[in-house]
Amino acid sequence: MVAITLPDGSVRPFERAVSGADIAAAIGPGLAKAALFVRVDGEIKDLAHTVDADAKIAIVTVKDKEALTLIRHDCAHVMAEAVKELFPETQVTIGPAIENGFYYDFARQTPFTPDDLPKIEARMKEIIDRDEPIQREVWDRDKAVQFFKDQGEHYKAEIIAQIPIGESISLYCQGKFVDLCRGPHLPSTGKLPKAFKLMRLAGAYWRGDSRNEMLQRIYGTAWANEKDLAAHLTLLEEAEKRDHRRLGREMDLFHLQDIAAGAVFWHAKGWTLYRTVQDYMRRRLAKAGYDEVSTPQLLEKSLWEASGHWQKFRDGMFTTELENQTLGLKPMNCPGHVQIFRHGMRSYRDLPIRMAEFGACHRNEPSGALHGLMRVRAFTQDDAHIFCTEEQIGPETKSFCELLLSVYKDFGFTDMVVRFSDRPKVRAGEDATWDKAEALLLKAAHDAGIETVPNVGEGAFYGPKLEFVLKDAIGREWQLGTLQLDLVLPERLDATYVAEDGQKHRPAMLHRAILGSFERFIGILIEHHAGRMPLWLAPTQAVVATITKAADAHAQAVHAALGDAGIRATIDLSNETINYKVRESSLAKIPLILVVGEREAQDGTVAIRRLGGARQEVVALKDAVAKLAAEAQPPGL
RNA sequence: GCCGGCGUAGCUCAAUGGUAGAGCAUCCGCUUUGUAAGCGGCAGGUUGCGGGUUCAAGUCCUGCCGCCGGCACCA
Repeated sequence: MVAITLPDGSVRPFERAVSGADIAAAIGPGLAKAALFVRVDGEIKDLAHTVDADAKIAIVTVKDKEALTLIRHDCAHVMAEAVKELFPETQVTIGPAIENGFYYDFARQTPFTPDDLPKIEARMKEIIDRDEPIQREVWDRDKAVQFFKDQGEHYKAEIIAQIPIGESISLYCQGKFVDLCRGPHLPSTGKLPKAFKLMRLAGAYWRGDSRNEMLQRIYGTAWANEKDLAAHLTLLEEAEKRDHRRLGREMDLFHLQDIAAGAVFWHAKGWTLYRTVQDYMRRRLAKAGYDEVSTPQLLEKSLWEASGHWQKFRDGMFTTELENQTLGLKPMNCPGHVQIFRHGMRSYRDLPIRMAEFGACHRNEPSGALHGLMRVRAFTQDDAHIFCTEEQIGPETKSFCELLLSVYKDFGFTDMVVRFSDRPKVRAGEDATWDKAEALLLKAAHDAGIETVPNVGEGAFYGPKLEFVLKDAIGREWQLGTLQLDLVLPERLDATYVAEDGQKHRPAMLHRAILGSFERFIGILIEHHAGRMPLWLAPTQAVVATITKAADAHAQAVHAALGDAGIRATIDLSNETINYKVRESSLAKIPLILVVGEREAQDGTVAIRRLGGARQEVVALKDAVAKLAAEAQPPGL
């Protein structure tokens, strides 16, 4: 006798042990058909799983959120089956569900080509139509290893060999395809929705290690139904339209060129945007008690050796030789800042010292890592280092967090996740120091009203980190700001201050950035706003467009008045229709179009048309300028 | 760096191994226009760079460079 408790609280008795499928069938034929998995006391199992004791049961259908991940996993298996049918010489390895879909890594001599994807997709649909039962079997370890070896599946055999002794080895069979897998899986391939699409091919290292051989990965996206799939594909198109590389070209902001891979050519408009962001940051930092400094680009190797960068990041540094010396182009600003701190005696009365620099740094990023503005070799950080006493770590962290939140808000970002990265395996410093540092940082973040998610073992070797991850308008995540507590570098570079006791002490150092790099931040800004910048950031804030030549003089007066009020405006007196001019400036994503025709010239007014809006507002020139100048003011001024 | 794909006019894209084209933009005319493309015309190219195969290479082979998608990396 087995008592099954259903989600509504009702209890159904069964004579003997039952499977999830039996339970679904007992409830009703509709559910029996829709059933994909069964949840037994919170744990999701195959529908065929036998329940032989009293339990809380829920039948999982495609409507359940958890089902989607499992469906994606099944989709990976069906893909693997299709690949094995089409290309029998291929070895299978692993194929998990991931965000929005799945992938499967294959090993084979000849790589797949993009033409293979539609073929594989078609075969997958055949496999679904065949409705092959998917059956779980538990095998003896040695038998399983031998089986996969006999099949020529050496990767699978290797995976089994590494499963801890005592854990059961489960295999899933569908058609002729047998795969090692923990499961759970659908009862049959026919249950898999056909709402999937194979997206791309990629290389991927076996076990994620670049010393290993490279496998062929196929990525796919999979959803509960066609509608969700279509929505996802639309979202991808949307993301493509927002791509900062595309918008950067269309809006004439910047370009990248072979002759300087990984470095940005900022055009006038892009540089205006850059300077607007930088000027804003400069004001915010000054207000928050930071002192701006500037340190050299090229510094002797001995400094990088002392700081530890030479040992750890030498490959990532650009160097040059000069009269028997090796100089390194700075990859970071901190060692330079410590030199300023060390220059002369520091008293505890001077602390905290908040030293800021818009430091231009160079890092020799691997060629494959470069990506538009997001990953470059030459960039400028909104970097600062706070030298302080241990007691000041808490308050300094708190005020930094507050500054950061306020800055993000001004740029239109409100959705944020903060990761707390604690001690890594390889680290410097005593455990007691780490205990203290981690506790201080965590408490200070919480005092600033910030919730953190743990990011275990991901801290810097010298101290724990807060990482600020923003979500943009279409839900993508970007890591921007960081705060790192460092008790190591002051030691290595011998920074000291004289404390109340007259003795020399080591300051603590907080490495911190809000935007990260200007290049990357501007890339994110462009994508977040889809190029339609808030008025204060728009490189060109307004265009004055005439309808006829008769309005030229008035248009020039309007343009001049806007310029005097500090508004970045251009004027379009060209021999084109107003339709054309509106279209052009709209495509250029200029926030304001001031239309001037004979009527406006006569009345001394302007017609204000906002980007994307259909309505216009006719206002006296003087009022328009005052109103727009106020609107265009950067925040916090 | 590794795997795969790609590189043709400013942009988007054509061109069986056989004379490199189109649309948009630029420029020049005409049109003087009322809220997302008025009309016409001129011009625009060492097909990323270097080798090779061939009577003939944008196309095939090869070496670089760069870009794209991943992987690895990201102080």
